[in-house]
Amino acid sequence: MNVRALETLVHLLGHPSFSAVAEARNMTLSAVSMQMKALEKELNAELFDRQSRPPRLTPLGRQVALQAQGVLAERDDLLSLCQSDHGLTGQFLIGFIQTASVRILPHFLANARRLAPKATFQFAAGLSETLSDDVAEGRLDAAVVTQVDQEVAHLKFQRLATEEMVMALPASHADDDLDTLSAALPFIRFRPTSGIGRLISTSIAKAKQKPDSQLILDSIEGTLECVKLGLGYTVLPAPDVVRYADDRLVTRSVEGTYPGRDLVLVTRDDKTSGRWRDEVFGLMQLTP
Amino acid sequence: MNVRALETLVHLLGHPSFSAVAEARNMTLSAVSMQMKALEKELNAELFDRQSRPPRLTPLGRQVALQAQGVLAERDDLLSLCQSDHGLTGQFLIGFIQTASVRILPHFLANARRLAPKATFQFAAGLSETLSDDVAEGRLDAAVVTQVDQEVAHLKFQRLATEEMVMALPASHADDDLDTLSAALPFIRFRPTSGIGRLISTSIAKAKQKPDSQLILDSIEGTLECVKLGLGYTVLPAPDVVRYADDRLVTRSVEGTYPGRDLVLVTRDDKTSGRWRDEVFGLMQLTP
DNA sequence: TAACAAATTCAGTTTTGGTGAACTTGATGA
DNA sequence: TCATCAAGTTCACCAAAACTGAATTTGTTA
Repeated sequence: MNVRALETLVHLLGHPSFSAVAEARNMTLSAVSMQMKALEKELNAELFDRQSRPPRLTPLGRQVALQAQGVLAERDDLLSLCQSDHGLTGQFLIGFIQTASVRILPHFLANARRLAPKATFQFAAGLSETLSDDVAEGRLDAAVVTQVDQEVAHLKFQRLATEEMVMALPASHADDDLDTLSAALPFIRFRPTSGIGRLISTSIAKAKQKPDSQLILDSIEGTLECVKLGLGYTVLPAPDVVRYADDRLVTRSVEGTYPGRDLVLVTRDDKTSGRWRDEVFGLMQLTP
Repeated sequence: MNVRALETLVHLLGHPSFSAVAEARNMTLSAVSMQMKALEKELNAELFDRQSRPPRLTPLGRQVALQAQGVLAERDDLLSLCQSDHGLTGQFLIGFIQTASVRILPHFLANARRLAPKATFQFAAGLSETLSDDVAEGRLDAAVVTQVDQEVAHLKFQRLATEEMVMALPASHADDDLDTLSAALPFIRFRPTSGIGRLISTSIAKAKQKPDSQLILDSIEGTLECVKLGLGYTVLPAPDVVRYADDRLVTRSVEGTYPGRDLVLVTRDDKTSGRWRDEVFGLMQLTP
């Protein structure tokens, strides 16, 4: 299907004769005639009544011309996608870990609607490692994760926000010092296969604490529920603790002992990502 | 803009590599590569990240591919227009005289919706002569008019319906015979430039009546309003009289004196019209 | 019916799109 | 890190398509 022939056909809706269209389009009359003939043959349809001179569009030809306008309109939309005049353009596949999908995604959507109206987005949820892998292997363009390692080949990390870590313990043990607490209750660890879990376990190693007993759970809400029931204590990012907090639970600062948790934007470190990385990073800011 | 290149691009949304697409589309790998390269050049856009192997769609490339699907969908719609499987296809420009737009057009629309869903229509209103000219000169495909002349070059007439003519006179003159009536009141003629008007005037000539005085009006409703006010009497198609009748007006049969008025479908008498004429004629029937 | 304007046909030329071989380049694994 | 491999790119070349201009045909108009 030749788009130039469709353009010619559409012109015939507005011009009275093949020759008029030929002039308007800077072609010879014979080229117009041949284009239309080829189109009729390809479609196996009579688009013109050739018993009259100039040839007249048949009702079918008219409808085909109308539909051709639709094709050309879509084509023009396609072309205008590539006129990089209004900021970010493209379909971006972006992953968010749970926390980020609450803290960052809403802002991102609002910013994008305003500042990147021609871009579209598709979001994925997952754990930090999975999402980083997805970015590294091209299944995602970018992801917001917790810092995985200081350097990963061909990936670039940009810090978006830091979440303070905080200890959550049962209200009944609010006055215990750390030794008493760890003697009385097990430490509940968030599942170490996720980014946040691994961070905590290395921190504990650094602090040289050896809790006598440990529980390992794989959900933040579940972990805090155990704390509320007096089954143990834990350390989690402050926003997560606050979200699920009630009066059966108290918090205690662990500043100095535990580093904050960084939310970072991961992208591939290649030339093409460079074209949009900073713009996407900007849209992730709470106040861009 | 090459449609085949767009098809290739769309295939790349579902296949992992150029070579996979090449195989799926029965082309060589180098052809795929060159198509994509040409497309990037034409759009002046980076659709692929060529630093990775296989080349990966960029976010922009992905969006362009999505938009390309839109182009192809419109293209497919165009192709399907020409698969003449579901009856009448095309955009038809059809004229109706006033009476016909009331008596025939509603049925036509209902029939067309049911029997010719792929056809579209655009309607024009006018007088019989104008509409016939429009058909003859290709501005309309067909028209429903009153019989203009028995034969007009290159036009074909098909009778759709006959409207009986009837005399309308003021109720106050209900018992007058024709001589008394014509002595007492002027004959009111519908404007002779329209088909119906001319028909009446020739009939009068044939009947060798010479009304002493005449009024000439150009609207049916206006003509009947004058009759209702006792200003004269007239002869009009029965359906029109019935539509505007009230108790100030009585009717009298003129069968034998005036021939009925035929509503006919006018089309050009050429080969292409022949393809759809009978179908359109069928849709005009009250019970097709 | 002649004359004209416009569409079609046709031979020749340019442009485009494609192939296959040779070459280059990321990715993979020892 | 290096060798190997699979996959993409480039290039020379060929075939098909699209266009031009001249010759021809054909409705339309005077």
